[in-house]
Amino acid sequence: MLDLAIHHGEGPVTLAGISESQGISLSYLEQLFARLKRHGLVEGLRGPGGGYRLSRRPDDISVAQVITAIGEGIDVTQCNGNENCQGGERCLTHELWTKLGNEIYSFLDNITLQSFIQRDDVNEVIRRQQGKVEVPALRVKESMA
Amino acid sequence: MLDLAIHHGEGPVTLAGISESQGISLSYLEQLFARLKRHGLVEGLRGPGGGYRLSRRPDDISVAQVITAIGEGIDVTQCNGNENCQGGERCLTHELWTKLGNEIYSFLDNITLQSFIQRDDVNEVIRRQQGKVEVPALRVKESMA
DNA sequence: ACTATTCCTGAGTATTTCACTAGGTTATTA
DNA sequence: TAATAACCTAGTGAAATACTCAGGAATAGT
Repeated sequence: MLDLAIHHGEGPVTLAGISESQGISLSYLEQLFARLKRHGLVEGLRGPGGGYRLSRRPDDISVAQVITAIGEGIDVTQCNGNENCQGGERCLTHELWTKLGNEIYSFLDNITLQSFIQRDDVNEVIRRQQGKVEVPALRVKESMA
Repeated sequence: MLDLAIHHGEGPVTLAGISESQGISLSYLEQLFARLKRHGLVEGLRGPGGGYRLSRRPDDISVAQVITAIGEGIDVTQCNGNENCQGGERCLTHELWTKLGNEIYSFLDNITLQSFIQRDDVNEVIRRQQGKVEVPALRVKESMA
């Protein structure tokens, strides 16, 4: 997603390119981007010259939204929020985990792709790797693709 | 741990009792409490009338400490904080996950067992459980029955 | 001393999730 | 038509989680 954010406005980015530069298998990328597309974060363009691009501007997509799309939701509770943790009823700590989940979401929701690639430590790596490789090789945690 | 906090100052609580009231298997509880003991959060008393009790006061034990003891540390990074996430170097998102981990710890560290059992929603569940399950405060001996 | 209770320990198991592989099909462009 | 690239479905290996099982060791009451 950071890769797409960097090339935002320059035309679609192919999964094959991301796969090669980042060492993530094409098939796995396809599965991840299928979820991202399902959640409306990216759109795919088929055929030669195609690829993926962000559906919205990089400053309108938060890390929380990416995580949510890929993980199909952030949930810290055992019962997936169904409150049937303990014999059909709420367990003692249900409210705690729910609040923690909200805290985590708020934290990650305040970080957009745009703000992320503008961070000093991130930008430094991007520039360094653009100097080495023709197609910028971003090395990102897989789940953030 | 909440069970122990509730009965703090009333003598040790048996794992068998917790097992029954919380629906957690005895063997599993024994493993969990072994870790809690290893981290100095509880102490065990063997023999009849024994059980576990908190090593410190309930307002001096945070949820973060319990989680840390049981999970052997909170870590959100792939590399367990070793910064070798990607080919021996820190991955781009390393700092993000580290900060998130700190956020989570801070949140959970501000909740003590004492403050937890005083919450309204928790108290409600406690009362409901005590209504359902008989709490073996003092068991009638067979010779007296 | 005997016995019931309770903690303590190690080894094994079932289930789930994660990251990934394999092998296709469909749409678009040159 | 042929190449390209998204799209789709199923399966796999490793690892973590949440247990079970089978004992052993300390302690209190009889």
